[in-house]
Amino acid sequence: MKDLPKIYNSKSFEDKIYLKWEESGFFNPDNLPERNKKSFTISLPPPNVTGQLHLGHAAMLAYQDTMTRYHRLIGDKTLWLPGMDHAAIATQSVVEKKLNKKKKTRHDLGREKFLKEVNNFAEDSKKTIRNQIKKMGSSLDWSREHFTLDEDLSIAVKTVFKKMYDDGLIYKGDRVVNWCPTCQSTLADDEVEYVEKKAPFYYFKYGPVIIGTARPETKFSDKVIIVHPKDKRYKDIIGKEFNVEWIEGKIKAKVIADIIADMEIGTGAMTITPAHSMVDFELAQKYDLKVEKIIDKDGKLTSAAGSMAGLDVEKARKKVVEILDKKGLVHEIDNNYTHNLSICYRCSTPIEPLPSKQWFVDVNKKVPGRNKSLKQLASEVVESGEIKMIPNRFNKTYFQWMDNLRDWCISRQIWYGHRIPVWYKEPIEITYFVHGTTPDNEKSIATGLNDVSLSELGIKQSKELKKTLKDKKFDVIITSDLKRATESANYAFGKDYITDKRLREINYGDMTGKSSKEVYDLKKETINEPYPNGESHKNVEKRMRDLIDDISKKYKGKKIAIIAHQATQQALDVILKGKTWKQAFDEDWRNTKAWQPGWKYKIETDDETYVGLETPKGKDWIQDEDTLDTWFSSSLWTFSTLGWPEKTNDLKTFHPTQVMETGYDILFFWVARMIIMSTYVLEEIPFHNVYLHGLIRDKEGKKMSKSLGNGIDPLEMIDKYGADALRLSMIVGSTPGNDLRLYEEKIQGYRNFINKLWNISRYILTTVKKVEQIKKEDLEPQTMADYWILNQLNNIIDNTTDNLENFKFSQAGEELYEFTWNKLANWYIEIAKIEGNKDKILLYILEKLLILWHPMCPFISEVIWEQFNSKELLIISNWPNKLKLKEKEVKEFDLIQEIISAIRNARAEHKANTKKTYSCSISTKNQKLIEDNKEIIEKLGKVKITPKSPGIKLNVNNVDIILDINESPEVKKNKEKSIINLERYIGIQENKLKNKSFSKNAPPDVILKEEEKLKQAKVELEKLTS
RNA sequence: GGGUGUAUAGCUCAGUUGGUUAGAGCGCCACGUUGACAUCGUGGAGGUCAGAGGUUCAAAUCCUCUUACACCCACCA
Repeated sequence: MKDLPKIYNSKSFEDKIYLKWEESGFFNPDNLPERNKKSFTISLPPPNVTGQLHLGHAAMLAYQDTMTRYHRLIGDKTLWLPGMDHAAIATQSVVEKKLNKKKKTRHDLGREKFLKEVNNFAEDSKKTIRNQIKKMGSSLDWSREHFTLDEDLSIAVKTVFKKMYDDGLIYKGDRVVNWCPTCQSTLADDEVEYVEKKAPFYYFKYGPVIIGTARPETKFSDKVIIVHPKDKRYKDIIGKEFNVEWIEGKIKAKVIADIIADMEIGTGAMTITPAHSMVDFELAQKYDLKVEKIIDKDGKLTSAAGSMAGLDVEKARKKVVEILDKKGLVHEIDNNYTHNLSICYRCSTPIEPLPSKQWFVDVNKKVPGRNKSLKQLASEVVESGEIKMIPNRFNKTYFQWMDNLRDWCISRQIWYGHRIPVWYKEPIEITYFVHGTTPDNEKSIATGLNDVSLSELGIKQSKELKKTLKDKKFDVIITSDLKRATESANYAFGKDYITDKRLREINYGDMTGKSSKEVYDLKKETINEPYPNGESHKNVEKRMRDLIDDISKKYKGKKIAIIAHQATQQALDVILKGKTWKQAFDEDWRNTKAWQPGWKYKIETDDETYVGLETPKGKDWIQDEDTLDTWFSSSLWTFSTLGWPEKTNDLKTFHPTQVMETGYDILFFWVARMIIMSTYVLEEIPFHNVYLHGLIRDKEGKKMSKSLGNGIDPLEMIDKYGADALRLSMIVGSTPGNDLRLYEEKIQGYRNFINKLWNISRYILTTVKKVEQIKKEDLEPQTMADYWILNQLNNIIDNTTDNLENFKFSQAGEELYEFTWNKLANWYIEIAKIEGNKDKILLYILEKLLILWHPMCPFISEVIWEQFNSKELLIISNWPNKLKLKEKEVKEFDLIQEIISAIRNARAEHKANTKKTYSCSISTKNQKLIEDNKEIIEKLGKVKITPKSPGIKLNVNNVDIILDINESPEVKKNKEKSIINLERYIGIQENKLKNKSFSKNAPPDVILKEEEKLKQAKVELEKLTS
């Protein structure tokens, strides 16, 4: 006799049991007893290290653990591999938010310190999550745990990047990104929020058409009109060029026909602004148009905006409209237009779409040697059925997405993540000095090519320059070959300089020697046209470009000093800083009265890049500042965690994995990318099956979230009801791909079941003479009920196996639940109390039942299992097999149950006294059957069987029952109702069977079945009416 | 605009390839229960399977359309 508490207290067992499992080492497949050669692997979708476990995680853990435990029980070499994801953007922004509270930004800390901070946070978060995962009972092999930012995964990431780069599948290109001028950072699409805002919508006259826009300030360099090729209104102007009066005077505009133009919207004609709209950018690439930035990173207008350069967006908009209005080009202003404004999720600043350099994975280019693109490779494996999606309908979604897939932008302007393994030669730094003062300068005469020496003042200035430059070192010093430059260089830097003719001052031609004022007045006119018999500023720009080209080839990563003249310095402003000549004149250093600021210029040397695993040798290399998209590293998850690129045993044994179980919401983000990467890198699929679960919602069907306050905390639920109950509440009643509503009462319900299971076990274990494991040879079933229940056990073994093999977890749970509570507890145990002497069968069933339940309810099953004092743990016991039984006895017992139910039913309906035992007669062809089960019927039906009894007549399956109770008037009504129903049904059946096309077309077994149904109904009707 | 799903009892959901007089759990109602379990037992009521058409001998199930809701993608000059 055992002594067990009445109520199962999950809290007092779960942690201990988990520890026992962990200590056994059986979560690690290397320690499992060898039974099958077959392996079974699931890679845990790594939770983000941003914080806490939520119900979605809990559900995913429940499904995966169910599969894992089942496969361990059937003897597979089973691995469930845990890990976590660094979730770059999400994690970084959590830490940044914390910093913001202290009024700091990441830039205040610097890259290194900030990363330290993030890493600390991630480590803490990992610990929390790990514990939470364990609370769910997850049988994960912790010895193989990985983090997407681990050193070995980093090697995998870099190796793949290099492979793709070498295969020409990764390239650097321009793309319009979401830029927040306040945060000074790009935003991912999901970081952009939308607000509806009323803003004026303008219609302008633009040459032959009228265009609409909400953003006039971006329209400076629009030179292309797009209309729909089928638009009759514009048929005549397609392909033509027009001189259009526009913001800064006349420009030439070309008309192009493209179906992208929507005839319905506005006037059906539009101009395009390549640099500030994603769509326009693509159009620009299609038609090879110039991409000119109008707005800079600070949200101000660039030099391309001419006179409005430097203004911020809002002001510029007003001004542009003003100008156009003055020119009579405003057609209409719609002040009631609601604009869908995109803003930054952090600071709510309107987002500026800006072009910038990003890294891309080319999904359409053929992979060398395979003659197929990444896209094609990834589509094929699903098309062929090599990868199976559950539910199947996601195939469609997958193909649709794949077909429309564009190149994958993999670079992110954040710090936390895998740094892009690309190195550039350091940029060339130019510090520019103008030569010291000459006598000409003092007289304010234009010197030009006249080769004059420095004045006293000039010499002094140069010597002073030397002092201020004491600490600075330059690799190369280049000067103009005119004396005033070389002399300055000599004083300031010594003799080690190179001269270059291209650095000479502009040739003023006939204006040489004239007063500076006269020359100044001519300046703007000499941008494109030369001074009389002299040179144009464009020409200076040309020779300077030439020089810069040479420098950038020769002096990569060097620091260079240039000593030359005024016009050449302005040319550098134009070439390297993107100024217009006009701006360069306006911002002349002479106007500021500053002497020798030492202008700084940078020449980027992108063309020389190195891609590899480590920093290349040599001093001048610097690594790309950007990091990789999180999904780049997680797309390698199934194999990078198994040791790839090494050809490890693990990789051979456990890859491809069997199942990828995850939410349908990340089918694209993650699942699709894993397929792309695995088929490309390993030339094999990452997994055979994709099981997609739905989202967990609250009772009203709303998404659970902290802000709504409708979230259920899984830990709290485990604390209150136990992990097993929580698991069941998410397994039963959920189907793949469909959302699941969860609420506390539901979990409570399954807690009740767990307690029921506990009490079934308690009853069996405390009433049997000896608790032991029973071999099937020793079973000795005797009565009909014994055969029946063992047969039911056979069925449930079959069905559970089938259900789990086919991912029908809900079904498995439901059927087992029914077997346990109804068949076993409510019928068989009650019968066992009557018939007695069933120790062996009860113990046998209990043992098998625990194994069957174990995948879904690991804790309680293991706790009860301990009572058997078995040498081995339940987690590695053997999945049960069916028994061989005599079929004959089994079916007849159903009839006994029906008789009992009919009696119970009649008692309840007629409101008979439940305490009283009534007399009852039962007559059937097989009277022996009744005799054999007399006691069961009497006790469970609370009747006394006599040969002849008065009372009401009942009938089940040709068995006549007369029960000695008084008929209640309500039942008469029910009876009438039943008669009407039956008559109607009989009518339907008869018509069906008479119908010739039915007998012609329906399969014979169906016809037989229908005939049988009709017969039954007729018999029943007869009993009711007699 | 393109796509995908969902709609079945008061609630939450099952319902394989068409062959049901349409199921479960919870809730509700009635009756009961001093020993495995009140976290229990027995029984019951409750449904035009969203609507309309069609295919078929036969439709909750297949097709078309409509309605409502949810989600994904694209776009918003």
